[in-house]
Amino acid sequence: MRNSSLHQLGLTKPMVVSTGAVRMSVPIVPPQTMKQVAPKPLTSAAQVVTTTQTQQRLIMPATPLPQIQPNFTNLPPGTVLAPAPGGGNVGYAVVPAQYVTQLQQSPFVTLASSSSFPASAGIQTQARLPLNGLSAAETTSRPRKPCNCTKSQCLKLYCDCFANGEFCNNCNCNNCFNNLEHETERLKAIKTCLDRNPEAFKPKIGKGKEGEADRRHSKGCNCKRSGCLKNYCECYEAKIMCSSICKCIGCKNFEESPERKTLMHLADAAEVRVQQQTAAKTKLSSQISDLLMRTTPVVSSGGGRLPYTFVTKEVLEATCECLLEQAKKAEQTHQPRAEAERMILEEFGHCLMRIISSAGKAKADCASINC
DNA sequence: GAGTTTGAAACT
DNA sequence: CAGTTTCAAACTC
Repeated sequence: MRNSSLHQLGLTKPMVVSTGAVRMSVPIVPPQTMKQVAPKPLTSAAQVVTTTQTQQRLIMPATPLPQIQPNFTNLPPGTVLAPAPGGGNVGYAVVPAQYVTQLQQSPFVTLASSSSFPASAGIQTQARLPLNGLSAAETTSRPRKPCNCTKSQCLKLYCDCFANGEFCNNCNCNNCFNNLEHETERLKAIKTCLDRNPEAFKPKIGKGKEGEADRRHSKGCNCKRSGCLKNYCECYEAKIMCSSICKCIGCKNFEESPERKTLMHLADAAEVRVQQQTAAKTKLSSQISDLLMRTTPVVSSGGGRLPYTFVTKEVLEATCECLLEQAKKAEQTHQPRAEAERMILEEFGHCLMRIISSAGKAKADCASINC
């Protein structure tokens, strides 16, 4: 649609930063956040390689390092030494591979032009923005539930984040030390755990040699009261059956268990219901989109309904841009999410009113000249 | 949402 | 290494 037509509808295309099909804004990271999510990059000789598992791992340069490196053994696979926060060549942070990936997938970035981090370092230089309220990490890899630790400072294996070799991020924990700001304490805690159990950070569920059938808990469970049919049981939670190494009492989590089969059937039925609901929503959404995208007039004359010709692709685009502009405004003024949603919905209402009003006028004009 | 149950982790 | 305590998640009401 021409701009004049847009003005006729009262829809002025706002200025929206656009990069191809995806519009994005880039949050500026406050210094304290920067400190946590973006460690000083490795030297220029450092490389970032992408493995077949889509995980990026940092490979330290082969050149001699100026510092004495800590000598920890039995660190999780893929552990690397990254420069410690605080600047300068003062030490290293031991970063299991999972932490490295998490650092790289942080939803916040700094603009390369304003950052002291060279883009070649491969860390925190790509814009990763929240999608539908989820961070990039949450949308591109397995979602992890936020922890709620209150007493462990997230530095014991009670904390799922720590146990999984991840920093706490968007968690509900109190007095959390599982971040780069408390690198010293975290390092000490990792060492303590590894002293106690050298395999503390290795996955508990071993990958079987011949597919899922051989997956089993590395230590086995010790359940006594749950029958191994509740999520208290680590085997059941991992959707695997208990094995001979388990020390559970009254186990019902085995192949032929009728209780287990009943639970499986119930779970399957629930899953089917969810899928059906999702399909119904998708279908409805598709029908709405189809309706809005129709370009042929429904009524040519005399009808009571408004012509769909006003809801053209261009009008839709302009409407979307108005909504995006409102979202941007809300973000820039640091509005809470609820207020942002209200602003966007209000703008949507205004857009609809303008479209309806213009369509009504056009219809009246059309009738007056018998078109 | 508060209280209870559970079993892994931590401690003795 | 066994028994006890602590802890956070799962679960129930």
